Amino acid sequence: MGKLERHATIADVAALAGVSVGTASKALNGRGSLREETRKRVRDAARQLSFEANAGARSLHSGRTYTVGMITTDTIGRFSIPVLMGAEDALGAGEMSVFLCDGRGDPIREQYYVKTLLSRRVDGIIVTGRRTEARPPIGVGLPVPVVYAFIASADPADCSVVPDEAGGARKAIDHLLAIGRTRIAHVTGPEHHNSAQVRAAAAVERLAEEGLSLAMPPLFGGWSEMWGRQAVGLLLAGQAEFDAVFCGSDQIARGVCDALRAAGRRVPEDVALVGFDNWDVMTEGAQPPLTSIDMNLEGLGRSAAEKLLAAINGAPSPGRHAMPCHLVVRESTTVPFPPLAPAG
Amino acid sequence: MGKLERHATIADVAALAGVSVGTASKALNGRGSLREETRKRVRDAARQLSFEANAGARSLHSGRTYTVGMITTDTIGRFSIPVLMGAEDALGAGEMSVFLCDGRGDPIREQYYVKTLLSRRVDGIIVTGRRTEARPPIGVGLPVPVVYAFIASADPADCSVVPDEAGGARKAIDHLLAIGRTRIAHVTGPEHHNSAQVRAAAAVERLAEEGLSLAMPPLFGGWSEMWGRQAVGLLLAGQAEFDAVFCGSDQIARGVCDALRAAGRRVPEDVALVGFDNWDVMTEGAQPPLTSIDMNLEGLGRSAAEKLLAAINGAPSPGRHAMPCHLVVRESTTVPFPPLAPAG
DNA sequence: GGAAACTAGGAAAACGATTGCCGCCACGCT
DNA sequence: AGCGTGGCGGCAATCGTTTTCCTAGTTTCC
Repeated sequence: MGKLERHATIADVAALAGVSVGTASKALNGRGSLREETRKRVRDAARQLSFEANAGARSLHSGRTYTVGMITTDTIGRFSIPVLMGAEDALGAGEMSVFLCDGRGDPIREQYYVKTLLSRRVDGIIVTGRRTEARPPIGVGLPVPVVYAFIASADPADCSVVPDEAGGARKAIDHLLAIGRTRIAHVTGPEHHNSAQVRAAAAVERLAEEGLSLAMPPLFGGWSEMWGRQAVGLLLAGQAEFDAVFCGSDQIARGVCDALRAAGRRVPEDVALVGFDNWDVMTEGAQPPLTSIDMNLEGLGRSAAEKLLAAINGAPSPGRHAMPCHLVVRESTTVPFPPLAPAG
Repeated sequence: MGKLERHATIADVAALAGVSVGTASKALNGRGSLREETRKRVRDAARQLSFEANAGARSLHSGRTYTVGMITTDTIGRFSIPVLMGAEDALGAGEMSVFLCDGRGDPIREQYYVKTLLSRRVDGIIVTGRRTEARPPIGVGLPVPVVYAFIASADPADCSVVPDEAGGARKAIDHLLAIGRTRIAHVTGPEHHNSAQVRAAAAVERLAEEGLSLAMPPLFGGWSEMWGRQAVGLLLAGQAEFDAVFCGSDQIARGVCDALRAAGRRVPEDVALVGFDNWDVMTEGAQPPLTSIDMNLEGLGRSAAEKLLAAINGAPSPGRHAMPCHLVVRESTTVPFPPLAPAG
């Protein structure tokens, strides 16, 4: 086993075992009728040569490559990673390998990658990435199934797996109501961003169901800590009282948290705080740690991969599939020593 | 171009163009001697059928797959991503596709992936990921070149591309010295982590060159903000004065920053702060924004990919290659309105 | 006008693996 | 002794492309 040996072919194995290539193939794949002794001889030869069947040659027959492509539309980021990992996980279990393509939001690059993937005869394609809204389909009439994960395709007939952001926002409000907060403010990302819109609308709607409304209109800005800090200035300058802030992201929440503390408001005693994304770096780094909404991106990636596998096997699931988000409670909404309930 | 068409083969193209497959191949690849009119006819037929040559079949011939495998040893994380992107970038330019494999630090999974990649006849393999120290080689006598990126192989003969962390630490100290700080503390990650060791040792060494030493022995802990905050408690409790803290990571630096401010020390006036990693989320989120050491991971990934391409083309670069880090200056080491130098 | 020199394109052999079909051999049965 | 049968394995086609070799037809030049 020296350095840089040539790959052994099945012909080498057959020769070493003293059989024909056909027989060698059958022996290794458990096909045909062969004596156990023959099979063993072939297997030993294969091991001795560290033979690994050439997947390309094999797929020439089967028509399957056991390979899928994954295209990230924007640059690989904090949101794509978990999706990507979940998908890689689910596909790996199905013995499939993943081609990674970084589209960088450039349609030219993207089309180039689609071509490349098709020429490599991938069995399917997963498209992921973050965008302000649904994206145009990556192609029409493609010869392989496509699943959009995290980001949705603009064509409602395409299979898209997305988080139920509205549901997540409702859970955030539910939680704040459950701990007795009713004067809730909302600080979130840019107004033109679909996520900001959807989450804000869902929060307003959920409050309306209880006959309530936001303490003041939603504050749209950026997704950053900086904006969270600035927003606190606006909140405090306004005349409205508030006992909770629901934030569109954990970064915003952390900014809000820091600024509130700097302004002498205690979290969560005076103001409870809920973020969005459940990004550990932010939720754990904040003081106190932040309650947040988790979109379960890894599960989403896994689910997208499973749908893709199903589609490859002839059972597509067209349409948009919303996956539930869930609430993760931390100290930003739980008073350290809650007052005891009055004895019944 | 209906939904889910079959892939066209070169035989289809040849038939449509009224030539033999051999001729079609030549026409599409610019080989042989053909009339321009014939080439055009074939190209048109190919376009009409959206023909893309089957890469698997093609590589059967050429022996090359124009594909490389990328294995992350630990889970895909904040450090692997930029490396991965840089590599993907450099390889994409060379028309190569990337197989992504998430090893999760599990040697079994890793070996499984190596086998899979070899059976797919990748032209080379890049190994990346974070570890506390150098990792055992992924295999010996593999039939394809391997390059280790960010993490080094324990075998010094293997090609490893790593950041020059010691150099980075020296630059951090240089900078602090340049702004006149001499009583420097060092807060960093776990003592058993190679990066923590190397950076601390380099800092000590650089100070020694100026006849100085750390204000107190390095404080080893975790890589988290929490540890940064705790460490400030230790720093303040100690009897030693300090006017700067060099931190082993940006997260630690941020924790230190927050705790110092809470304790009434001004950054950078009373204490200057330098982090490590130049992770925008931390450096920009902190108040004030943090000066930090950038390991240029994307460049590192790119460089690793280039070395791999060279190795594939028969020009390997064995050994360990250290890539320079650089300093990024922000407000945590620059007084907003620096005193004017006395007029010459 | 005939041979040499091109030119354009076809036929077929690879590449590596799988698989259906077929042949050969050793039995067993009549 | 002859035939049928079943167990083992070999042969060859096949997948899609590339590439080498070769042939038929057209020039060119003497």
